[in-house]
Amino acid sequence: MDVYDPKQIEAKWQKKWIDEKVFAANDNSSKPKYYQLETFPYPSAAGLHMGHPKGYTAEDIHARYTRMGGRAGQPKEVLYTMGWDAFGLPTENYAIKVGRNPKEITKENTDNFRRQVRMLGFSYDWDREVNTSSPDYYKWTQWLFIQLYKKGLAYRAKSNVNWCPKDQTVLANEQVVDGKCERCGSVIEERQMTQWFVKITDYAERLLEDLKGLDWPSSTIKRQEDWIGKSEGAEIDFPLTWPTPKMDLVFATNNKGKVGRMQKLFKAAGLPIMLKTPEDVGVKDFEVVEDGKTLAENAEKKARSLAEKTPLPVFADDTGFFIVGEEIDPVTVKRNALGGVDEKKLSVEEIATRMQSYYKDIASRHGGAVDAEWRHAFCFVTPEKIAVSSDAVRPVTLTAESKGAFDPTLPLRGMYIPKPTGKYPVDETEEEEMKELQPLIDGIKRLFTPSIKVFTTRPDTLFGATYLVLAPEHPFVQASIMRKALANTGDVKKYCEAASHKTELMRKAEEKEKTGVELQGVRAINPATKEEIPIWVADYVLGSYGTGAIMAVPAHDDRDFAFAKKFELPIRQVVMPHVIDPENPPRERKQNTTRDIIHALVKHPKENKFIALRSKKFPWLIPVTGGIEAGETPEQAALREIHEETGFKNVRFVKEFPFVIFAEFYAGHKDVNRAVTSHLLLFELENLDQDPLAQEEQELHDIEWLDAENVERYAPMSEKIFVPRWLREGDFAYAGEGTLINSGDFTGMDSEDAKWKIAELVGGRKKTQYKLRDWSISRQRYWAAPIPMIHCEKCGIVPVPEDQLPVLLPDLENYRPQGVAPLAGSKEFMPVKCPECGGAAERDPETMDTFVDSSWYFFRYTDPHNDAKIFDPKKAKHWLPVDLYIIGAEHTVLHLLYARFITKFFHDLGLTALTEPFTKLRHQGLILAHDGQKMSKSKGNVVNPDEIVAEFGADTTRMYLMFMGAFEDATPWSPKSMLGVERFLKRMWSYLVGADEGKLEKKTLEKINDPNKKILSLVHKTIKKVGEDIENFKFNTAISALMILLNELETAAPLEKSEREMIVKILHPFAPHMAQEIWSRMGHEAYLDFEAWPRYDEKLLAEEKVKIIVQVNGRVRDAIEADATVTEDEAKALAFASEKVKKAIGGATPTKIIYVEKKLVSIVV
RNA sequence: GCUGGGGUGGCGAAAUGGCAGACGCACUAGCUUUAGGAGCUAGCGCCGAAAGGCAUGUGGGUUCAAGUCCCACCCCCAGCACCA
Repeated sequence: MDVYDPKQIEAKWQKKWIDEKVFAANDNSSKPKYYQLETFPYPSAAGLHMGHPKGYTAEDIHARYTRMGGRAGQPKEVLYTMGWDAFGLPTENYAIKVGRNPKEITKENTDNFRRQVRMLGFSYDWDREVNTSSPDYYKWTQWLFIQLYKKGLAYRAKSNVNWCPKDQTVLANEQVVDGKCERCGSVIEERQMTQWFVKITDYAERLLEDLKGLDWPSSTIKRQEDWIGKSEGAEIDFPLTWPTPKMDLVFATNNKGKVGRMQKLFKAAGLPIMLKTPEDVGVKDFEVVEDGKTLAENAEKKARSLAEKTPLPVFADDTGFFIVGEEIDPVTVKRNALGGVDEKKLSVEEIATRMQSYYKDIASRHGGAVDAEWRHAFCFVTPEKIAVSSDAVRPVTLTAESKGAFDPTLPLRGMYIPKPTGKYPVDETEEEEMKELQPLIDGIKRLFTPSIKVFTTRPDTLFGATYLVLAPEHPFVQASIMRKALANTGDVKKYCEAASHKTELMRKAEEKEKTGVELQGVRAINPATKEEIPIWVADYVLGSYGTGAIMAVPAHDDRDFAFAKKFELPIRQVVMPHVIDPENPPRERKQNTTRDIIHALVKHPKENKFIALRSKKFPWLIPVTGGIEAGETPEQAALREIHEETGFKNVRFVKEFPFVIFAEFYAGHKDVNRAVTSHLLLFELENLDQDPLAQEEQELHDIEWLDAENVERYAPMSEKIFVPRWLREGDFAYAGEGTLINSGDFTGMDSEDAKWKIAELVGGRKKTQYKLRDWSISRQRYWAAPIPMIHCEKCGIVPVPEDQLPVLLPDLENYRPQGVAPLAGSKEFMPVKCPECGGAAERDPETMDTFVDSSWYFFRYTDPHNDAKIFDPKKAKHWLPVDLYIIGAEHTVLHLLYARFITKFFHDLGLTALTEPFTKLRHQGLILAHDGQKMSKSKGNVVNPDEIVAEFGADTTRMYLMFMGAFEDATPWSPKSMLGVERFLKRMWSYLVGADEGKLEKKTLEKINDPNKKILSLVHKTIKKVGEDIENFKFNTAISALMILLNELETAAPLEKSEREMIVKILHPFAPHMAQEIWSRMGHEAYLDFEAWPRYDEKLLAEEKVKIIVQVNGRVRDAIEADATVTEDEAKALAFASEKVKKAIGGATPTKIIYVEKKLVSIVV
């Protein structure tokens, strides 16, 4: 018999699998499809790390098991693939360091990764390999971007980025550690840059909602939910003590009609604003060249431009026209209408006629009507240069009946001014216009009229709002500084500037110590209590969330509580925790009584102990307790009770618990139900001097001392719940629900019930907020897909026509980051003709976040070679959704969120009916170094898969990876433990090959001690167990079941060949090379992957004998063997017959006997 | 701080509320041997000579019975981090 030689057999089968395309997935198979996906790796220079093969082995086991049909007996056509997420920064940085081209390095790395995964024998369909850095892949990544842009989901905006001054580049958040550059250690600055964003926030609700029903780890679903961060609450206005200023405003337009109409609208909105034209303020020939990027940018540009020339605030608008459902944007509309003729050469009438016929043409092609969107953008700039802008969208319909004129005064977005016979943009009613303007008017109101809008999820606590806090970026704060409107403008300005210099990461790194400054000279009015309350600015309130302003309810919010304590702001409780004593709940038909009471914790003068009164009649321990009498303060009542009940004379009041508690219970000593409002006070004895106690007190209870650690032994519920924490941590806020107090008409209501009623009372509006922000995708680096956009002086931003994709990433001499994207310096790359006007234009030099590449790769696997489409919807429909996705836990938020988003976007494009791409998701646990630490190059504790496979072979490596622990848990690598798995495989080989050749090794034959041993039952049990365990990802126990089986096989009579074949089959997913080799030696030509998974025989699973455990008083005393047919009475009789049991019972009479079928007899005496 | 997941022999780990430590590593003793990280046999949580007792982070509780369920706390890992 040959010895087990993994090197030889593994190489042999790996070659056959690949050469014969054994695992090619057939698009037209009659078998049911099964799509397995695993994270395609980032091919780093370091090569595969051990974490990859752990997840991949699990997938491979599952894939092979699924091809064989598994326990269900249904063989499936498995799509199982490999590819490379090959763009990215590490390769680029490495290339810079060694002075080579990232493309070459990527080629080397992917070749190395491919060799490594092949050496482990994974059953991939290699014909479907993809590579995100290859032009035939990123062509479609760019196409995807253009579709996002066309749907209005990709836009440019200014945002704050992490800037490393030394490396001259923007860094991702992950590359910033403690506010410093991960590579060079420089302190990171925050810079504002204009960047591309993808509007993932439009999909927030769907991304949240569709998580329901996915077979994903619950923690992953939770983290997605948290990341999206939906909160439902209310927006509430807090009026200010400042009057609305009357003011004049310049409207940046020469169109007098427009000015008049706008004036009417402001009036209707109740703004005391007088509109002026540029002429009115002495600005003649006001004109702005409209080369802005978006309507909002244009409007802002106009407003700012005029603002330079007048001391008055300036208002500007801009309009544009977008056809929905046509592959054109406003610029294209005009270009097509003009048919390539230079606009300047045509008369206004001619342009109007052409535009008109173009619209008619579109309209007729759509059956006489075109749905379109009318977009307005508005901007308002104060003399202090504060800008408020807004976009508004309204659907309109064009019909073939259009007539009208072209307005040449708006050269870029020149509008066709129709004489309405159909439904046209200018058919706008005042009401519609008001609606569109509302966000802007709100903005202006926020700036100039006296109220602050806050967002809160707890309107029920409104009566407890004792101050407001605004973020430093809040427009009201900024406006107040600019107008020097505060008594302490200087301080506020200083505070805000300091805050703005901290990057977000620096704020995170800082201590949680609250800072802030009061805005002196203005106060807000709590709309519920009508009280004037102070307004503070503090950076614990974020400008980017909600309205940038909060109502602070210190009694019921930890952060507000900490702030109020620090700055000595008033704290008012409005919610009482409502506790019902579960051991002593109110009883029916007993009298209900209410009382205001005190509980006094009285501390020993020297030790950390408290007085406890032990009742002589009832089994309880209570602190000093009593009612508050009329005219008494809680403190007075407590002092009186302490003296009455304990006699101690020298008592010092320390403090009162920050909130009162509402408790309900049955008061046994009075036989009534009590509902008490309980005040908790802390006292300390100066000394132990005592007056004699009254006789009646002495009869009621004894005085004991209770250690501080044991205060939860006090009987009242309020003490059990709150006092231990109070003594440990000091005062805290109560953030839970309860019964309202100090809340006007709402006092006594349940806080949850009162929530919306209180919001309604003060005119609050329901509002849903999300934490999710738009996806920033611009990168100022080289090794990634270029953003397929063109910047034209004349036409603005124009997408690259789809037939010109891909925009190839050029080879550069120098791709070192220099503060701007490296491509910006390329004389070959940058210049391009504008696809709109044919004039000179420039490409966008920035590249896309590599998360865009990986957000859609699982679609491409279904149709990887399509060069006409991103994928064939029919093929995607056949294979998707992904039935099983194994992915590292580090990807639980971003990649999954983006992939889900893009899937929904494809759905909206009509490319797929799918709304969720990944049906079942699992994470592999980390592999740690042998010391339990994370593996890392710097620690020098990395295990190299090449070395392991060279030493032990692929099958042993795979088996060990699966055996080392639970699949989803992190487990340390243990080189010695591999030996156990290796021994197992060697023994398995000797047993199966030896038996097959009819010459089991002598030693094995010698071991056979019982030729009649019933081994077949175990074979079948193992088949069942292994199948179940694979399905449940319990690979470790599946392997241990195989080990148990082998242990027994080696001491049993030899099996029949058909029985041994079953063992080869269930071994196959784990050790496919060895199993296939043995299979072939057994005389089979076929691949095991397409053999049926063995079926177990139910009849053989049944045991003949059962072991019954006998317990006496909960202790195991004996284990008796019985026939599997044993009845309850027989089992009990056997139990009582046992000598050990007799001894344990010792003649006592059993009071209770519990029988668990065929398992246990439990006797209680 | 919040949210998850954990804490079981010397180690990796098993265990639908029903014999805690399956399986494997390491270790001990013995056998065998072509002397090696080989193979085989037996042992292997702790205390105890044994009977027996004690053991699943700590302390309480529910139960005939708790690693498993409930309450409080401690520690470790991961993620999030002032989101109103």
